[in-house]
Amino acid sequence: MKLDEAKEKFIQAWGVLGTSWGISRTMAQVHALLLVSSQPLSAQEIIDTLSISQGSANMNLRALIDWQLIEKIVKIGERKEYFSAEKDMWEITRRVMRERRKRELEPILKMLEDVKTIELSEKDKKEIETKEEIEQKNKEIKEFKEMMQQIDSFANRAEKALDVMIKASESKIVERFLK
Amino acid sequence: MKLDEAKEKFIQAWGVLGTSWGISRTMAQVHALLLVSSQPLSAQEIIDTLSISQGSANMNLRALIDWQLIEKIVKIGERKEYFSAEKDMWEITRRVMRERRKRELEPILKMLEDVKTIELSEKDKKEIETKEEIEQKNKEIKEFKEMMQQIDSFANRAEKALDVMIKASESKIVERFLK
DNA sequence: ACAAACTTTCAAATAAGATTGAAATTGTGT
DNA sequence: ACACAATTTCAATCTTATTTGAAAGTTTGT
Repeated sequence: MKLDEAKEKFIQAWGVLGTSWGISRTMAQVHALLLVSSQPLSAQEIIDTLSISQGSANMNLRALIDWQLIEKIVKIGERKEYFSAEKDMWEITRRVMRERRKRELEPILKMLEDVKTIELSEKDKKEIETKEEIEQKNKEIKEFKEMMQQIDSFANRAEKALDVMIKASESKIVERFLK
Repeated sequence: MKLDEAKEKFIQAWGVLGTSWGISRTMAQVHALLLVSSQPLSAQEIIDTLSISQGSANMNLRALIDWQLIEKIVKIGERKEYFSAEKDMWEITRRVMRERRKRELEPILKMLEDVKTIELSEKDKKEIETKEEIEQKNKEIKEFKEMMQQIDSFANRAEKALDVMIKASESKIVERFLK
């Protein structure tokens, strides 16, 4: 099998995998293409190779830059912009971890802020209830608060753990040890 | 704010978060509802509370069981099936990790199997090329192989690391230490 | 064996998300 | 200031994933 076929196979596969990683097929394909290109590519080259539109190329390239998975390269004396992917898997992983922490963990913490500040009390009850009903209600309130507390402390720990992992993996010593 | 409002807020938020975790909105909402229910719920109760169809309820409940995030409960003397969520965040995390490893990591390894078995050689060339071109081609082949190798060893390490984390978190000692 | 209660299936409808393509905008050299 | 190349935007369109709802299937008690 020739190099170009292998590259194409890789791009296809990376595109499929991307979808299960919450990344759109095209974004993953653009990333894959840049991962296996030995030199930076222009937007036009990407458009031609993957048969996508200018608009899509632009959008996906911007998103990849946002994730810090690729960067713009400007060649002196040239007007076109070129794009080049970070090729170190450790660096890629760190950047994906950072981005996902931002997108996935922070919203949880924010949501819990909201839910936790509300005052849960049985005082609002309008109806006369039996002792059993009131106790059941109190039990439910307690359980709900515990669940929220559990999620909150979990999310906080996860955030700290991620921090540690990211920082640790940045250390040359740890990296060498793992490699 | 009353308990039911708080629960609803949580369910809504969990649903939104689910989408960025590659879980459908409804599946996440069903999960959230069961997380904050102090007793198991029947399919009908879930359908009514979330205003979803029977079909959707059935499908999403099945998926959650598949992920081992909820389980069926049969009450003696009752025909209906009830559903109850695992409520320990550590257990939830382990199960999600297992499921995601299966879905996300294994396909990568499988794809690399394919790409790596192909023989990359410059022998197929039909055209006469300059020495420089041949050298460039060889360099590209080398780089491509290195990239594949990097991804492969990364994926393997990630799989092992996940294993270690899952196993470690199952240990009561580590769990207590982290808590 | 039947009816009632409940669950599952699946083709069609819907909703959510991604892509296109044409037009607008930006930047560069003359 | 103009022309040209490149980039960006965005409403319309297309794709894909999810949900629905009605019908079929299952299980249980009589």
